[in-house]
Amino acid sequence: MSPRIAPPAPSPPAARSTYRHGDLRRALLDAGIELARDGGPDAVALREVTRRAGVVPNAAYRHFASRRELLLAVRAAALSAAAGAMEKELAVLPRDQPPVDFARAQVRAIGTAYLRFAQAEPGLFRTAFVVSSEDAEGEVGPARAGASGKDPFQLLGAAIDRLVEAGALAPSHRPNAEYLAWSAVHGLALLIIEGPLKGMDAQSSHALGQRLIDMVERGL
Amino acid sequence: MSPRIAPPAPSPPAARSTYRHGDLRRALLDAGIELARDGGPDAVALREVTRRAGVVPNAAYRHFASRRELLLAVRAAALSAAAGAMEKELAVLPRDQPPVDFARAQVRAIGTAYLRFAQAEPGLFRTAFVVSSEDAEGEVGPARAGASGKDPFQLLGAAIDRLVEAGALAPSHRPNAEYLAWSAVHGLALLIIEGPLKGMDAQSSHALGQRLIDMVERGL
DNA sequence: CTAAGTTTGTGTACACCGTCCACAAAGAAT
DNA sequence: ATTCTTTGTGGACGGTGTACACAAACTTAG
Repeated sequence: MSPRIAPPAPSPPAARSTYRHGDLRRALLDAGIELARDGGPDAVALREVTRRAGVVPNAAYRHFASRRELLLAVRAAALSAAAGAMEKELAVLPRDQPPVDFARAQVRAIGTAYLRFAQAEPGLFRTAFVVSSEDAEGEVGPARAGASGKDPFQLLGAAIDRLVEAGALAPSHRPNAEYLAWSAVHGLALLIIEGPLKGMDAQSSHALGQRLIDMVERGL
Repeated sequence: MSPRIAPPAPSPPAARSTYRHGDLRRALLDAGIELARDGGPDAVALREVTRRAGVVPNAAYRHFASRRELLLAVRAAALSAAAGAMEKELAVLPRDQPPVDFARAQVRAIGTAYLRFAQAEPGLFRTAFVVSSEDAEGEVGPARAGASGKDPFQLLGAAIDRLVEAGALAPSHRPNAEYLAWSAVHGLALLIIEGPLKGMDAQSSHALGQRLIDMVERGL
């Protein structure tokens, strides 16, 4: 198998003195997040995370039933990071504006944060949102949420709800609207981080992103 | 490694009598396409295709420099299949309508075909369009095109050009418009085949697809 | 405070994968 | 008929995930 990214991790993790590790699950998870950060989901190798934690491969099975479960945990962390980025972008929005404008600005902020996150952390982004294969899903717990307790998709849903409340979107158009919005923004994110738009500079991609969000706003 | 899909291929491929195979490259490619069809890009394993061709693993290296090259060839075939599906959908369009309507119908047909192809052949779809990792690209030759000589992305671009010619899209909105349209349709395709909309029945997903295309048409 | 029990890390082993190397069989060219 | 080139074979190496038996350390009962 050709190694995806990770060079063999030249840092011997300071062989621990105790037989027990202390918090191995956390250490494995952190290593997994690190691998996902620069290499995406495929780079999260069970053996590599144990190596980085200074432990024998099978030790991982005391904390994760399989590689898949480890990956789901890493994914939850990545989702949480994405949710945090969105919440941060929402928090800086000026609140002294008409409700319609405010609601629209919130939706825009979420889309913008999504695209920014994809570019700033492509590995985590892909881990969070490119479910890729198998059903994934897994636990719906708060592990994948941000400070508000909502995961990225719920944040988008709530923002679109506010769009309806503010009168900026007809209630008849509400059902499944979040899927339409998500489709557009997610597709562009992929185009930019691993598609034909890969090399695009941040400024152009931001402009294109705003155009895309315009399209969604007009067309929803 | 947990096998992705393929059970060990219970068909011994009728051990050939001749030392030479005849057309091994074709046989490997066909096996690769088959694997991609039910299992996506990750299921295209070099050893498995050689097994199916009744040949030793290393034989593949006489025809493909690496697994990656084999996968790119499979991908080209998948792109070609997608292009064919689009051309087929374009061919049945009624031509006795105003140019504006006709141009719009062409864009809609391409989007619809894209979504249909994703649902009908999710494995090939993912192989063709989920570049996933590494730069891919590879050769731009006619291997990935349909009968018209255009690959899926070129078909979309041409359709949007006709939109401008017919006056249905302001020339100032033309640049990069295909990326916006592609983003939306591609995002929805992913949502349907491997995202939260996975179980959705064909009727609902078609309706949602048409709504998405409405959105693009209005918002472009 | 010792003895039993449970948790957690270790060692060994297997099947899969991609890829490199040396070699042999068959066809093509001289 | 001899040489050259193409194409398939055999064996090996390092990578992966994972199953099983075992040992070390912490936890709890008596």
